Amino acid sequence: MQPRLKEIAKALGVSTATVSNALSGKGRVSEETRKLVIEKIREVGYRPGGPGRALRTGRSGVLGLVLPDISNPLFPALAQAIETAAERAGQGILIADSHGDPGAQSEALRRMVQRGADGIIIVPCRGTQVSDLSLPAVVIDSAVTPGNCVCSDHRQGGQVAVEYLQQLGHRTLVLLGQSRRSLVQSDRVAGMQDALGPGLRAETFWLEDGTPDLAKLVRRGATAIVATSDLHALTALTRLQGAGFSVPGDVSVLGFDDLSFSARITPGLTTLAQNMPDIATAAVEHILLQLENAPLPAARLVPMELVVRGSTGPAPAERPTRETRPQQGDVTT
Amino acid sequence: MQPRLKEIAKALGVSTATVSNALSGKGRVSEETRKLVIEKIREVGYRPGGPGRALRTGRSGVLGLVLPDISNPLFPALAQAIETAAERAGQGILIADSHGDPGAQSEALRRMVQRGADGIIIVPCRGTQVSDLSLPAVVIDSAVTPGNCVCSDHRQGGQVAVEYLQQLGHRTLVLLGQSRRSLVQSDRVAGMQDALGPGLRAETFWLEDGTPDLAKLVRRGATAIVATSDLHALTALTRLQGAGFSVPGDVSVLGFDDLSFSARITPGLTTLAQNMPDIATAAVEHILLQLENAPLPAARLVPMELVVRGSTGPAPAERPTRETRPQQGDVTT
DNA sequence: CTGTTAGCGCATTCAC
DNA sequence: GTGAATGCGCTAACAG
Repeated sequence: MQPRLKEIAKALGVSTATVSNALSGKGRVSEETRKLVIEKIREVGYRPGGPGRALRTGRSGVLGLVLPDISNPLFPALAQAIETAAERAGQGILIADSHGDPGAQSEALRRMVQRGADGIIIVPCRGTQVSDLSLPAVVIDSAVTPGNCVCSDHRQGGQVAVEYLQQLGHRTLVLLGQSRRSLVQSDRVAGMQDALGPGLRAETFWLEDGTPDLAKLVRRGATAIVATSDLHALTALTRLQGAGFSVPGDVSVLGFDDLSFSARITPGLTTLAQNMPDIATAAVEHILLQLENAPLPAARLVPMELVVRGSTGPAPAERPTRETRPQQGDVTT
Repeated sequence: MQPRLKEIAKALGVSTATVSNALSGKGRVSEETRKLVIEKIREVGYRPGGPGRALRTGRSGVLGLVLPDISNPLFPALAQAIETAAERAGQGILIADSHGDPGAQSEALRRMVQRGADGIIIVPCRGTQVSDLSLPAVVIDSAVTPGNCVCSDHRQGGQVAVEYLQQLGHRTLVLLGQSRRSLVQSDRVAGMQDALGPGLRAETFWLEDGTPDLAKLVRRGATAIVATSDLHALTALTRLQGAGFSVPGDVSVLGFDDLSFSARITPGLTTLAQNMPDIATAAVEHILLQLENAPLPAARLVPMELVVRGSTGPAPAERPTRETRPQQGDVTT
């Protein structure tokens, strides 16, 4: 059995209130008794119990983290960063998975409230509007989400990606997204398109429509593939390598999010990484400020960072793209 | 403000206990008042609050999940499975990251206790013995861990891997591990070595000692690489492909854990997958049984499952391995 | 059979 | 400077 406040008090012949005061430093306690209390606390290894404190103060010291899909490979970095930031602030993290389902998401939010979470960090399902819940909340998503929001500047990330490729001399790009409905992905693609200067052409494909024949696109003159996720960049890279292309000799490949494997493949995947520690810190801080009714900073946009590895290089010297262009028709593999 | 029992009771002119009884069905309540209560509950959307209940019953409905490294790519599948299993049992999940540090791990465990977790699921740091804490616990690790343990049968997984390659006609294997100190990895390697029959040779490398020159090993006659993690298998695969080898034409590659990317590369990575749903279900069930003081099942070993994809195939027809063997000495890259 | 009182552990009044 | 009383929300044990 864990020692409780009452035991400490009895052992010292004082009241529970005195012990509580000695620990919190709120009520006035003589230096002498305080020392006695501190020592006893250490001796028996007392730690104030959560439920009692939560009931009394209305704060549980726990934050809810609601995600659309824990198994998403981007999650580990985010969860770790948030756990670390929360821990630093003395808060625990209660996780829930909405499985991409808006109904499950609402239910998860309700459970968080019920469990006594002090606030909620939510990465919403696609197309979901987080309606006002009765708790401080912060959304990690795309900047177009209204309200309290902390997120990467996906658009700027897209711009940086394209500018970088342009500097390397690339003139014909292939942009690869998964789903138009993903705010994050469409932001990234929009950023890329923003950065298309004169002389820079890009063709955009959404994998939800079907898989483009990358080998053919490269043969026709594309010299770089930009995918909105390292996962798709990896698929592209291994497929192109398997088809006999050299990366980055024949074609450069660039991804997003710096997933766990991106540094470990050959060649390493150049990518735009999210600054998870910054995002997590901002998100946690945002919740804590709300709890204190402090003035809130505006929605925060965290810049993405280019991580250059081996999968990108200078555009290949002018190759004979003209003569190979009028080849056979589309054969989607 | 969330409605509390007191409000319901006052609105109905009964005591809070009656409302509680009506909801739990424990104490006997007249059918009539029960109906009234149920209706009111629905009307105001009441849900019993966690902290109060936790204080009274001593159960918080929350399980702690302590991991050595959340950013490990194996984590998403495990966390998702555990969250799902816990949710099904009406339990929430509080996560903590020990960052591979035994001290941080003990601290994380203490915090879980303090926060009122009902039990703890722990994936321990390497070389850590989980000393008796004051809570029901279950360890997910290697089978050699004494005490309450649920885990994959890593040894059997290793055996299956090698047997499968043997059936494909492979005779010379390269076994790739990261660290000898990892119980999981050494179990897997041990299983592989168990399965080495006559006529089957295998050389084992630990990456902590340095990176072997896989290309050279293949040139000398190895026809299959087995890595104890898909992450290393991926590294091997892309490196070999980059060096001009065909996978699986020249060399087969096999990994463990079926990580997120394994199905998405070309060729798909053949792997031994952990049955996360089974592990998670068993772990959660194990904790709940402990809470009810029910008889505990013995430590449970969950079989691993071979997932065949494109990275493995029949051993190449006899190639001239002899003449290349007496080459220059080992040059570890 | 029904409904009420008591108290879980803690922090906070307010007397002393 | 210290301690007894109070109540946070809930339910197990008890009285009606």
